[in-house]
Formats: sequence, C-alpha cells, structure tokens
Amino acid sequence: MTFRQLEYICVLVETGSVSRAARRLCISQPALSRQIMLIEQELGTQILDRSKTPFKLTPTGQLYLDAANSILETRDALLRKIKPDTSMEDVLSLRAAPLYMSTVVSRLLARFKTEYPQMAFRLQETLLPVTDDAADLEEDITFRICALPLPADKYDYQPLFKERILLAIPASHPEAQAIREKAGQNLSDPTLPGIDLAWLRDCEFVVPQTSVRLLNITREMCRSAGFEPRLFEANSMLHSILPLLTTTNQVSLVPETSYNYPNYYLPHLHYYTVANSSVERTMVAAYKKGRRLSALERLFIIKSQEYLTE
Amino acid sequence: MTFRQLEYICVLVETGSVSRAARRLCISQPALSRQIMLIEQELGTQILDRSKTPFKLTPTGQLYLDAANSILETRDALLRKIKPDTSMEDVLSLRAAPLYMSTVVSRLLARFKTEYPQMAFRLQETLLPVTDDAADLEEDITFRICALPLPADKYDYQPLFKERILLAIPASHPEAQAIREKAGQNLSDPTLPGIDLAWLRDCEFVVPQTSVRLLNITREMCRSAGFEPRLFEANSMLHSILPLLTTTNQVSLVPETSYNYPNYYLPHLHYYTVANSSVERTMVAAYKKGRRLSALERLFIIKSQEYLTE
DNA sequence: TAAAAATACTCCATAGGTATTTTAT
DNA sequence: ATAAAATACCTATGGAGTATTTTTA
Repeated sequence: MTFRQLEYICVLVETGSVSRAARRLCISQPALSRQIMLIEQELGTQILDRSKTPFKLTPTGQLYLDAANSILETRDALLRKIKPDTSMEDVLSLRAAPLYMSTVVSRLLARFKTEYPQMAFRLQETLLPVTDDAADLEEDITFRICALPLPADKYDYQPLFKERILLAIPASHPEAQAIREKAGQNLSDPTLPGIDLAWLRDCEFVVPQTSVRLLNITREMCRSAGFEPRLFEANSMLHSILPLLTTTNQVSLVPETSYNYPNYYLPHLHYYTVANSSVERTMVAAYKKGRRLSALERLFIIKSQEYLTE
Repeated sequence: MTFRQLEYICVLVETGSVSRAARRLCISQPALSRQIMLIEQELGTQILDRSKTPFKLTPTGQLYLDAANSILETRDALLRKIKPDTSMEDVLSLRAAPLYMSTVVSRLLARFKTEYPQMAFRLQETLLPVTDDAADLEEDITFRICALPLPADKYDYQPLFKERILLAIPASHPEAQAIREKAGQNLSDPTLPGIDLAWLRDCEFVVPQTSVRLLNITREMCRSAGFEPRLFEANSMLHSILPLLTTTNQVSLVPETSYNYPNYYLPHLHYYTVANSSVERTMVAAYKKGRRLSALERLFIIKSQEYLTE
C-alpha cells in the first residue's frame, strides 16, 4: 500500500474510468491499470467489478476508498499543521518565451486567479531555447512552457495546445493586394485564407534574432516551398518586430498565438495559413524528466488544457 | 511521505536511537538515517533534536509521530477487515537442514508458540545445500535457516547465531584416553577442552553423505592441521551417524548445535574444540535478495536473535 | 577513543513509459 | 468498429547496501 495508490483510487472513483483517471493523474493508462492490479494483488481481492463498463466498486473497494480518504485527510491535516506557509509550497514557477508569457500564460493566470486563488505563480521570461539550457538550469522551476520537440532524455511534458505557423504580411506591402486575391479558402479554418509560400520567394523574412527555433522553422517552410528565404534577423522580439513590418515591407512567419491574442494581433497586418505545410507546433508544459507531478501541478495542467481548448 | 517512513519513525521513537531502530527494522543504519533526513527535507523542519544523544523529538516530530500512528492504525484496521484470514498471512515458512530443524528451530517455535501465538509456521526439512538450489526454488518460503556463506547475488540474510565446529570422538575409541589427557584448557570456553586435530591424523572421519558443506569443512580443517583426512561418507544423517560412532571407532567433526541440544548430544561421546581453528559458522535466516521483510518477519528475526543469545 | 550518525558511492527492484493486443459495447 | 483496459517489454528513479568519514559522549 502506497500513498500514491490511495490517491490513484480516489481519482479513479471520481472520474469513473481508468483512462480518464490516468489523464487526470498525468500518467499513462497502463501505469494506472498496473497499480490497480497491484492493489488487488496485495489485498487478495478485486476492488473493481469489471463485469460492466463503467466499472463499479466492490464492497472491498468501498472499504478501501473510505480508508484512503481517511488516511489522505490525516496526512494533509498534518502537512497543513507543519507547513501553514502553504503559500510557499503552492507556488508554481513558470518559464516561457515573452510571446507566450504575455498571451497564453497571462490569460491562464487570470483565470486561475479567480477559480483557484490558492495557486500562486512565479514567472520568468526567457529568451533561451530549451535546447540551449542545461537541464539543471530548469530544476528551480516547475514548468517551462515551450514547443515540441524537446530533448527526450531531459524533459517530460504534458501537452497544452497546438498552434500553426502563420504568414504575417503588412497590408501596405507591395505584394499584399496580389496575394489577397490569389489566397484560397482554407478548408480547415474558414477564418483564415491560405497561401502558397512560393508566392513570397522574393520577400525578406524577418525573424527575431533570439528565436533560433523560429529561424529554423522559417527556413524549413520556405525550403519545402521550393526556395531559400532571404532572412533578416531583427535585434528585437516579436512584439516589436510586427509593428515595424509596415515600414520595412518585410514579411514574417509567426506562431498563431500572435494572431489569436489582442496584444499581439495587428489589424494592419494580413495573416494567412500556409498551404501544403502541416507545420503545427505542440506547445507543452515541460518539466524535469522523471519528476512526479504534485496534485496542484496536475491541477494546473488539467485546467490549462481545458481552458486552452474551450 | 511513505508508509515505510511512518513505520520507521514509530520504531525509531520506540528504540530511541537510529542504530538500534535500524537493527530492529533489519535495515542498515545509513538507510534509516537517509529516510529520516528525507522526511525532514519534505517537511522543511527537523523532526529530531540531535543536540544531545539520545535525541529528542521536536514538537513537529511529535505531530508527525501522532499522525503516523493514526495512519498506520487506519491501514491496519482496513487490512484486518479485508483479510480476516490473517492466519494465512502470518504463516512464516522455514526451510532448514534436519539437524537445525529438530534443535534450533523447534526450540524457537516452542518459545514463539507461547509468546507470539499469532505466529504460525510451515516447516520444510531439506538436505540440499543452499548453493545447489536455484534461488527461485526458495521463493515460496519465508526464510531458510542455514550457514554462511551464501551466494551474495541471490540471498540476503539476517544473522541468528554463531557456532563452532567440534570434534566428536566416542569414549570407547582407542585414542580417546590419550587425547583426553593431552587436551588443553580452551581459553574462550572453559567447558570444552581443546585438541590439535593433527593428533587424529590416522582416524577415519565420518561425514553425512548429503552434507557437502560439512564434508568441505572437515577436509579443510584437517588440511590446515597438516594432513589429508580419511573420509567416510555415511549414507545417513548426523542424527543416525553419531550413535554409530561408538561401534565403528570413527570420529566426526560436527556443528556445535549437535552438542548443545539434548536430542543430539550423546554422553558416551567426547566433544572437543579444535585448537588453531577459528572455524565458526554464522547461522542466518536467509531470504530472496532484495525482499523487504514484513513487520512479522522482522519480529521473528529479532526475537530469534534474542532467544538464541540468551 | 569508541560508539553513533552522516556522507559517498554502487546496485537493483519497481513505477512509469511506449507499443501492442485483447476485451467489451 | 471503436474505445477502454490489459499485457509485454524497456527505462530510469529511488531505496538500500557497503565503505568511510565525521561527530559526540
């Protein structure tokens, strides 16, 4: 019998299914299945009646659940007594690039502030891509909000949302009108028309100098559209680059997030999806490989996923 | 927080010292030290006041202890409810050679029967030395009572007692009188005189055919006394061999246990310690490598050690 | 100075992951 | 047919061991 198993059973009963519980617990379904079987093996009895789905607790299972609640309550009471400075413990520290910090993260935090006021946050903007960091630099934070892929040997992660890479072109750009006329309906997203990057083979693409990953994405997308892009590595962040596009007649491939959030979206830019490009980034909450998430950390993940897919 | 840690703290407080508690728990002292430190790290506070030895519980430590008792009691109540057939679970199955089964083990069991009647035993005599067994043959039993050394990769063990190897010679043996006169006082044990094995270089040494280990011990002790023994491998067990020594004028090197317990001790044999031989076997309770002992199993070990050193 | 506790390492059992098969609706 | 659960296999963390150093009575 382990505390972990007791927690698992509580969540299992709350959710009513092994798969759902596993998702809530941020572990895989087989991992949860096995723990349930280990419990039953230890007790020598079934705790779940699996004859129907959804399962039912057996009488033994009910006894187990009651004891679990009692034990976990005793433990939590002890921890509350010993660490009344729970505020210190409930701090989730997040690291993210400025774009995401000022959009996704700040929206999440506003939401958590009203619905889970006990959750406190410590935020750190970083310009360093995750691949440049020694993993031990990340030991002091709870999650890093970033895009896949990650070095699999250093990070585990939970997915938060997916986003596309869009083309941003100033309305005043010489090509803007021609492109708008050629742009086709995007099947998957009627709100954004799609273009072929090849139309922009002569344009200059701006990339924030600090964003190695965006640089690579830009280069790869253009190459798969059949040309080598002219790149301009701007010495500033996306937040500053986008307003300047108008004056420099450049274009930029930007994460969809900068289109979806008003503090980045600029009405005098035209945004397009890129045809024949399935570039879709999965944004995740990454953490040190092998670390087990606390109940609060799991709550943050689950709720963030909910909020971001609404 | 783990159930293990809670149990550790309870025993720690009962015994009042880390070393003693480790011994009671059948784990090493560093292992226990580390668990205590992990608890303190998790709580962010000391639970032991180490300024003096013996230590004292801090107020936090007292809270922790109270919660531990409460939690463990809830768990045990649950297990009692779910497994009232505790009898099945409290069975310790022991395997031992006939000599030890009929002496040491049976004496222990008589004692446990009165003092810990809830402990039930299942016994198996075996003639196979531990080295001949595949370790998985031992998976079905709790402990095997046997002598060191053991294959370190397959067994863990707890020591029970030490015994010497004695020479048994029938009083009617032609050399018996001469040897008795030459035998010297044994410093470490005034009750048994000591002899030099070399005096017996012409005798025939009986060894039970099935006891490979005793065979090797006999051979090695004689060799280190400077001669190669004439060996007779009897087709029976020590229990039958010893009474026959009288009629065959042979001698035998036997475990001290056969001298200490009345159902093996024979008054018409003379027993001697062997000078210049520090052959002392450590008898242990061996179990599958890495297995964690249950509370009951630990109780058996601790009490057996007590009983056998009284 | 000798016993107790802490520290440094090494090892392995086990929880968890991925891939896959089986079951049940 | 499809979603849920079980099974197989692999990997990595953490708990325990041994050896050693540090502390304290």
